[in-house]
Amino acid sequence: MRELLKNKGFKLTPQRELIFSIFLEQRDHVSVDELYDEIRKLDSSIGYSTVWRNLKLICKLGLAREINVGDGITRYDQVTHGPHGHLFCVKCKKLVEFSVDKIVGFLDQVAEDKNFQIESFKIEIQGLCDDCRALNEKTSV
Amino acid sequence: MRELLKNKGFKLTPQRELIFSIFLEQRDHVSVDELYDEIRKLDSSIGYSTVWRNLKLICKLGLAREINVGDGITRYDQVTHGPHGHLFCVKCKKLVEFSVDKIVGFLDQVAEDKNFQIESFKIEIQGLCDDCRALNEKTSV
DNA sequence: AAAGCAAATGAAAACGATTATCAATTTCAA
DNA sequence: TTGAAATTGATAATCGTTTTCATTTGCTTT
Ligand SMILES: [Mn+2]
Ligand SMILES: [Mn+2]
Ligand SMILES: [Zn+2]
Ligand SMILES: [Zn+2]
Repeated sequence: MRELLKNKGFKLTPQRELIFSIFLEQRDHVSVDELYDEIRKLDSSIGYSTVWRNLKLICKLGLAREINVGDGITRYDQVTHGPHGHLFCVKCKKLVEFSVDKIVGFLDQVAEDKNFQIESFKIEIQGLCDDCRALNEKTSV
Repeated sequence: MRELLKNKGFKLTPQRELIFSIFLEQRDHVSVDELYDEIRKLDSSIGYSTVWRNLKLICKLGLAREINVGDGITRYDQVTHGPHGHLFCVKCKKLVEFSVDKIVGFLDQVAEDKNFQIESFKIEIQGLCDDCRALNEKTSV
């Protein structure tokens, strides 16, 4: 990771190192605010802009992608594994991943038919997760 | 359409009639601003809030859905035909639709496996459209 | 080791789309 | 025709994102 930064000509600062490492060890899809809070626990002098800028950098380096589920909050999705879809719970905002291997072929074909050059996919299923669904049923009876 | 509004207890105003009819005759996915501009050509006294509120109402009535491709602008997608995907050109912001009939079965299955209650799908291919692609190739040579 | 320069930081302000507020107007049922 | 409730239009508030700028820092070159 230090290598990656040096190679591309970016400087290695303590803030950057901390932000990168904490982001990369997150399991879920964090927002700037969420990561900022995590970071502040370890170094309360780091500014919001710095966290924001480094998340952008992380994306530029191809280590993460922005995802936008329509609730106005940008989340950051680590690209550890290949392309995948998201189940997004509109109630608790939880994001669960699923494999899209079975449909990328279809999507490639669609793009090819329209002579469209693919940059990325966004496959989402919006609705209610297991937990929220159970809660809903209890309340509505 | 008058029926639909009356049935649900909404009042019929000249502004509302105009906004609904102009929106419904749009072919592409308009933003509030875009529809506002169209409307103003016909009645320059209509306020932005009114256009915005009526677009929300149109969605509430199930005639359209909000779509959010990540560029910070909410667009409104008529639900004339069933669920469909979008090819989104990151350069010219054009949205082209495509059928997703062949993959809804798969997505239903994914949701079922996770005990997830589907509200809607969002299937997007981001990249460069035919036109912008051609332009790009010209410039880069 | 010191200097010089470009990059990075942090605080604050700017931005921009969306949403809320409120007085005035209008619809519609009684 | 009358009155309650909804709608409108102007304006302000909101809120996440992005920019600005003075200061500090990392890193390369002497
Ligand atoms: Mn993910
Ligand atoms: Mn569409
Ligand atoms: Zn949930
Ligand atoms: Zn294009």
